Amino acid sequence: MSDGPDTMVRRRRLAPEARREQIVDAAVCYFAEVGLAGTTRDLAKRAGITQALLYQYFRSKAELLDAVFARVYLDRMSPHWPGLITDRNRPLRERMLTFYAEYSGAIFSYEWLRIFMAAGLAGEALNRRYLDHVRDLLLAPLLEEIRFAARHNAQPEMEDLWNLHGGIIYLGIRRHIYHLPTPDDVMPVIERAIDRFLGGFSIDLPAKAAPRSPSP
Amino acid sequence: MSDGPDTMVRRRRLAPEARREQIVDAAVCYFAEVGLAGTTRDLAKRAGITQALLYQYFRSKAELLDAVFARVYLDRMSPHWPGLITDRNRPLRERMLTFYAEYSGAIFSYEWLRIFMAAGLAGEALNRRYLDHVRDLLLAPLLEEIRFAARHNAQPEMEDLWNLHGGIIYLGIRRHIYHLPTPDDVMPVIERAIDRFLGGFSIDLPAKAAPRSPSP
DNA sequence: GCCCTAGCTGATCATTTGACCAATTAAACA
DNA sequence: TGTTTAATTGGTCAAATGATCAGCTAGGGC
Repeated sequence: MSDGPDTMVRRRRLAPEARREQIVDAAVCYFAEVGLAGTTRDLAKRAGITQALLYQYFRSKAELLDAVFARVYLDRMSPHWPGLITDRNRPLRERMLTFYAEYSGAIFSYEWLRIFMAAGLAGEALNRRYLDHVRDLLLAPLLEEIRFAARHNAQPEMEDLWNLHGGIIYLGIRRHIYHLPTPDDVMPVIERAIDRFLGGFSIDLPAKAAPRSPSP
Repeated sequence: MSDGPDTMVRRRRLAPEARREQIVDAAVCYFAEVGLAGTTRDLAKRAGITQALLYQYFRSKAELLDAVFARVYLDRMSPHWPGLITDRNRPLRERMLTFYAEYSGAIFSYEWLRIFMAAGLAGEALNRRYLDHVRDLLLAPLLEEIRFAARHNAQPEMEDLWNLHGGIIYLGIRRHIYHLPTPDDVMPVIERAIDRFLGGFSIDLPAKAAPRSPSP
């Protein structure tokens, strides 16, 4: 910031921190596109540096990939989601809509979904840890909230919530893994899915979403 | 048939057809496990043959992978599904349950899901073609059926059906890609998902689908 | 303007990997 | 049983790839 922008562009030598950041940025983009089997040479070429320089900052390709995973997952899990989900001052439906709007906004990115899927195929432990977090910190509390709202009716199970979750995630998979056309705005689809879900457990919806038969 | 089983095991030289089959079988298993970047040498070792022999049957690794794709996709798409889906002599719910029981039974396999996902990440054209078939031959007719059944109520869109489909597929993804625990029998989960879906469009369900009583 | 630290590069090594071929040998056939 | 055919193999090549290191040089400090 103190340097002029041209200075930033022209200088070939960067401070270690900045260079490392730049490498990880390029690596995230590169490995998301070509897969985790991409080569260090191609990555270096794309980053505009020599392949040898990568090994100045990372001891091995595996360590570089660890940095990529960390970067991709970092800050994708907002710490305020658990609080949002359990805030009974707001209607449950509104909480779920807000949560999935933010959640899909956070992870429906080309880089995140592709690297996450590639890591899953590669058997990376990070995947399971991440999904354990999703289950324990997000879906489990959400299940409690839904059960409370439906306390006089049928009770959902965790598998039902995974089903809702998966249907939403599949939108991102279709878009970024399979490269299929998807709606620009995913929220209407998500909103209808949430309404069907809540309706399935006889949880009252706002007047606008009432194509269902009136219940006594 | 005419040869005893021990003869089959002992003989080192196989007829080209049998050898080719055996190679493709081993390749499906191998690439599903280690990813499409697996090496021909490791594959040969696992198949109990020399690496050179692979090139007697396939001109290149890419051609071998094509055979793997063909094998994996072959006969996974039952030709009777479109007829099943549009058979209005049977209740819609029953058709959907039957279809998804057979469909999940066909594709919820370690090999199929992992190779399909790896092919998607690799940008293989086969993926999009397969999913185009799913959309055109299965989901589009199914959408018509649901719209007909809900003709006096709110009408689903194709995206809603993709949502249902994705929620179901996600079960297989959790199991085989992420290696997370999932129910042994997926049908109860699928059945509830279908019931929520149909209920969301005010399509009558059988009496048995009445809400269960709260925690027994 | 000069120095000297350290960010960076070119060259190189050891393996790995896809692909090929001449030589070998199992097995069908007479 | 002997002959023939082709399925199979060991050996090898060229290119690709992860990793290393001595040396060059940009650029901040004096």
